[in-house]
Amino acid sequence: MEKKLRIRCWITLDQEKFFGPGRLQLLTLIQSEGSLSKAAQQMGMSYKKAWEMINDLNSRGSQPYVLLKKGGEKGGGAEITEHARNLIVKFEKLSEKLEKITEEEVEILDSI
Amino acid sequence: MEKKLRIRCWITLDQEKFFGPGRLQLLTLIQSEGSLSKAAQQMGMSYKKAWEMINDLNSRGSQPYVLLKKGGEKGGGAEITEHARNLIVKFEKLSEKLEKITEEEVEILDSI
DNA sequence: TATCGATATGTTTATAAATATATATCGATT
DNA sequence: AATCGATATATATTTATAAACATATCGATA
Repeated sequence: MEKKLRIRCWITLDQEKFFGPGRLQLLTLIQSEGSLSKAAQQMGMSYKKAWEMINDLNSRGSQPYVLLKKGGEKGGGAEITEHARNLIVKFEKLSEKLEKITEEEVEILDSI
Repeated sequence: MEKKLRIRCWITLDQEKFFGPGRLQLLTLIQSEGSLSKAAQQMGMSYKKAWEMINDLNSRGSQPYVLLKKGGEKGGGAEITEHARNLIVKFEKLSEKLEKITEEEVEILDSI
């Protein structure tokens, strides 16, 4: 039987989830792939779902996170903005901090 | 527009959620009410759902968390065990620690 | 032994979330 | 203007989750 302590963080806008580990990974994959569809399939997620995530980020956020291009020589493409890169760094730092705490606090599992 | 950073913790057993804020609150209410049905209605949750939570805790955990009595002078009742009280204390401490971090890290919201 | 309030559990209905299917759009390149 | 790969979006279908409803069980007490 595998016991685990899990600590997660995310950001809400008006009570609704806006940014968390899933979107972080999606942004990172868009950065390395240069394509939303490729990023989606790497995550085993439908293109539609990925597109809706990005659309939500871009439309509810104060600034765009991803620039989507349709048509052109390769049919289209996607790239993340400086604003997105900044958030990625901050969010990863926080995640690491929480990962440390998770390790420090494992003893709570003895109470299960 | 209300931005919020949220940090939450829970415990999984074999990848499945086993204990978190909801069950913590349920145990606490059982403690103060002495009744599962009253605890459930205080949380605005169906008795059935609450019973299933407690049944899950008792059957998947190493020791019982709640003792349920049926029949008797008041028709029945519920009380939590020492094991449960111990977990409540530990989990609340951890939650408070995470609450502090949430406050310390609010600046990440500026990156949204 | 009939009552009462609380536990115990099955069945059904409604709602929401995830997934799948289909099609339209775009624009540099050929 | 035809092609291609990727974005854009609607609609349908399935699956999962939750809520509602119904009923059975228990045992001290009267």
